[in-house]
Amino acid sequence: MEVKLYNTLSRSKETFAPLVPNKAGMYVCGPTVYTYAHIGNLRSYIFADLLRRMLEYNGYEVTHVMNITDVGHLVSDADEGEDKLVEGAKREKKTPWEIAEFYTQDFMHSLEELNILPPTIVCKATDHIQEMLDFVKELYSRGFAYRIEGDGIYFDVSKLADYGKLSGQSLDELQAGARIEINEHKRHPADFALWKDAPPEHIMQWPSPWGPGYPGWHIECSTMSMKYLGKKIDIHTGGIDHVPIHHENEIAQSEALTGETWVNYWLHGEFLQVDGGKMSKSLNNFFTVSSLRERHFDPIAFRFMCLNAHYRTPLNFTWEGMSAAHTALQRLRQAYQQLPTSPDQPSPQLAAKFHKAINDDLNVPLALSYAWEAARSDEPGSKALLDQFDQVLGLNLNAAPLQQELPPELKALLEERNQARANKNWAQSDQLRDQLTSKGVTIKDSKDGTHWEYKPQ
RNA sequence: GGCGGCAUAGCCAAGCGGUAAGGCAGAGGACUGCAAAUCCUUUACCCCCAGUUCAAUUCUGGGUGCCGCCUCCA
Repeated sequence: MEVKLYNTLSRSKETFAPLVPNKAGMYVCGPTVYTYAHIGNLRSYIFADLLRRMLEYNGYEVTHVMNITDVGHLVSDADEGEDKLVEGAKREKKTPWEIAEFYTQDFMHSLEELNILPPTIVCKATDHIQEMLDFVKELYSRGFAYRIEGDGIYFDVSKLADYGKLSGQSLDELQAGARIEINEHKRHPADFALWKDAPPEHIMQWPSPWGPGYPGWHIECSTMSMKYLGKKIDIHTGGIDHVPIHHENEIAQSEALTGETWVNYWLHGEFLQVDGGKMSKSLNNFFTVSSLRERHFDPIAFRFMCLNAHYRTPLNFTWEGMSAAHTALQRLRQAYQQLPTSPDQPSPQLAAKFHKAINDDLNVPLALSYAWEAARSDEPGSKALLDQFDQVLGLNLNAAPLQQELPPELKALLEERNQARANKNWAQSDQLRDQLTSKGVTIKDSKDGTHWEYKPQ
């Protein structure tokens, strides 16, 4: 079945045609590891994970490459200012290397908690300095870049006729809309740094033909993508915010180097909003996987929430919505787990609908509705069908529900209530149940005894 | 100022020319000592105005509102 993907480059859905039959290479723009990854960042990686799983569901052998940016992100505009890693290091009184390592681990752990499959290759910018330098030297020697003394090597965007093709902005428009010029030495405001000179006190620096320095932000993606996936790649993903600057610049330098189209399909995920606006530390709405855990949510419930919306529409995060997702996930899992295991073949009709939905530019919300249909179906092969669906959804449908220990005092209350019930003292038993409910314990009496669910407030 | 996105039931959200998937919440019923859980049933004329069409939530034009990017950001 054909796979359709919305390509930012053409602003339309296109049928996916891989460079090599049955194989797909995808490069996922990874995080800059100077602070904790928040759930907005994570939405993007859930999207990339769904893409990868969908391709594998279609039988493609996927090479999934993700970078870790552990150097080179600059703080202020015009490629001036301090490296974010350096800034983080100063803040926490650690070396940039320690900062990067710490947050990389945290990030990888978050991916795991969200059931995001580990990329085939995870590559760090600092491990590819030589390759980046080679890349820059090549562009420089061929006249696509120029040096600003005492500053660095800049890419000359005017050397490319189609700069701006991804975001739909021409150089003229960029020029017209440019804010006050900071760096007067640049030939065009859109010119960007490939390599920066490092002042002596700069901790992360490497020798280069132009003296000690460090790489610009965009160069790592082009370099590592070409190293691991070749000069042309199938798919490149990232957040919608990367379209205008980062990806535009990646295209510029890459296509300048190879002289041909670099990426066939550009896919971008929309933002996660919080209470209708942007997530930021100052608004105190900066949430991480740990924040979810603190509120006793299964991180997969956040994944569920993301699956419920298409990756190209903004999704509004609220705790109310999180709660709804949590409830829905528990119910779906329970329904799945209560289905009988059967040797029968799954319903081909439903399987086909599901397949069609995910292949249609990842219409996962629709696919999810078919999962509900299967979960509530009497068809004999429904459980097997859901197993199949879960390869893409990644909701761990067979996960055991979180059984938490009941604190001793609540356990005692529960015992007391069971006594009261045995004595048919309904008034007392109901009163005890109210107490337990108010403490977050949900009581379920059944023929084979009393069950409970505990969710601390 | 430039570029882009979004507007569908109380909430989240698919669909995108032929009269609206799914989830959460709510209502009714079954079950229960009563509940909870579960199961069944049930809840929308799709921001406004104009146009195209036999037919528009779905296309075109114009509004209004919200969000994002143009400085690092998923």
